[in-house]
Amino acid sequence: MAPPPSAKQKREFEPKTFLATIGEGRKVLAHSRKQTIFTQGDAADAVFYIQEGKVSLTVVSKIGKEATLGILNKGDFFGEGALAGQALRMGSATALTDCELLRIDKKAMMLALHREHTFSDLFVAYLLSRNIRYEEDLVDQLFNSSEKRLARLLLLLAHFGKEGAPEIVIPKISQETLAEMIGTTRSRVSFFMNRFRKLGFLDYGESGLQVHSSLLNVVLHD
Amino acid sequence: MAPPPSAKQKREFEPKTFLATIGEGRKVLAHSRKQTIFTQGDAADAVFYIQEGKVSLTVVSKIGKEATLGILNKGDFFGEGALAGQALRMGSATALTDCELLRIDKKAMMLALHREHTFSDLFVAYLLSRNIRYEEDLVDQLFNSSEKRLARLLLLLAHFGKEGAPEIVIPKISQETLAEMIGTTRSRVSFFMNRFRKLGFLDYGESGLQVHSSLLNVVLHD
DNA sequence: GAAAAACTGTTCAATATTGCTCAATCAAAG
DNA sequence: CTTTGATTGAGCAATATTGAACAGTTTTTC
Repeated sequence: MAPPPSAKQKREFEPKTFLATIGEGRKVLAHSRKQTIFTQGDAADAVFYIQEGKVSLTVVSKIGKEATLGILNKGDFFGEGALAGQALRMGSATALTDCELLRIDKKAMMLALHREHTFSDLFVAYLLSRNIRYEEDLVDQLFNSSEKRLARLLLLLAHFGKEGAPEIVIPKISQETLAEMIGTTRSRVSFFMNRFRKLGFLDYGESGLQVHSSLLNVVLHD
Repeated sequence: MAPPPSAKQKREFEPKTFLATIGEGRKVLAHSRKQTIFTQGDAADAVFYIQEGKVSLTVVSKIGKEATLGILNKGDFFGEGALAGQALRMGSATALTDCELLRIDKKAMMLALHREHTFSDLFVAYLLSRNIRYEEDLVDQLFNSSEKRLARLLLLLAHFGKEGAPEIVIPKISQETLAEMIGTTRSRVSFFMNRFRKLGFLDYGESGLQVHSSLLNVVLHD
């Protein structure tokens, strides 16, 4: 699932500052919806930064099952495995919307991290928030039933907590993808979604999925 | 589950170098087995570094279920959430063996990270490896059945891949804990363990659990 | 070394989940 | 506007998992 860095951290990731920080070795890329950025197994020699748009990270297992690890937004990095010495991409990255990415060569990134304090601080903050997010996801998996996981995911996708009013969930997201993100089957997702709908936690408005705050009860209860 | 940084990274985390890097604000602590280092809900104002011993990180859910997020070893950090602005501990840390920890005040850590290149590089490397580990754990949860997750966990605990010969798994680890780490019930663990044993993937030697490389088949096979 | 506490192997019935299949919609592309 | 492919709601049988119990062991603790 996508780690949305806290509002505070996000504000500090000013693309301008960021761009200034990196010297050469960077390149701005435009990707259109559905385009693949890298594929599991590719050589990993760069890190990416999302200036605009959404990107999804997926992995496919030996038996062909697919899992979605997260949906990343503006201000997120991805592909950092490369920095840790992973020679190959462990998953695939796909543009979920048209987007504008910054591609930073591994070498340039390492240099920048070593040289520029502020940039390094920024990156450490990002890694920490990412860590927290993964930890939460793991806890979610260890504790909760697939029904609760779905509820939590929907709330996260709806950027819950930002505004008071019910928000629109990402306009297009298939039940299949939702299932991949929480580690269950599509039929289960369909089943729960309808249950949520009948209970009034959810609406299938034409503009997309509307998540009501009452869905929180599913996550919080017990 | 515990992220064992790659051998390479671990070598670079020389406690000596490390200690020199941090100025004031650090303290060496001795904890004896079973002692609790911090508890879920405590104020989070420091980061810890394990100089010697093993530490387990756990979380308890609202309904009292317990999950074990990982078992950390010499050279690992924990409690880094504090650096990302978490005011409270999201989980508890307990000494699994007698251990020697370094407690670093949040402020001192931030300063050191900002000032000392090499230390910052080290920490970034650590965070990256930790990230990779969490990602793998998440993938494991999303893809695999509890049986495979158990097999993987046992192999990880046995430090598989380091030596050729079958290794001894951590001498004392209860099925209860194993269950908490993979998100299933103790009876399930007991059931699988015996199955593994009958199939010859495992031995209950007196010195502890012996994991055979053949256990890999469980993880790898389809 | 006795008593208490923790751990294990096994049950078993009640649920939950998977893996299909099929028909009905919906959406995009000609 | 019609065809094609993707998506969804349902249902169902085969498994898998939970949760709780119990007796037998081992380990701690005093």
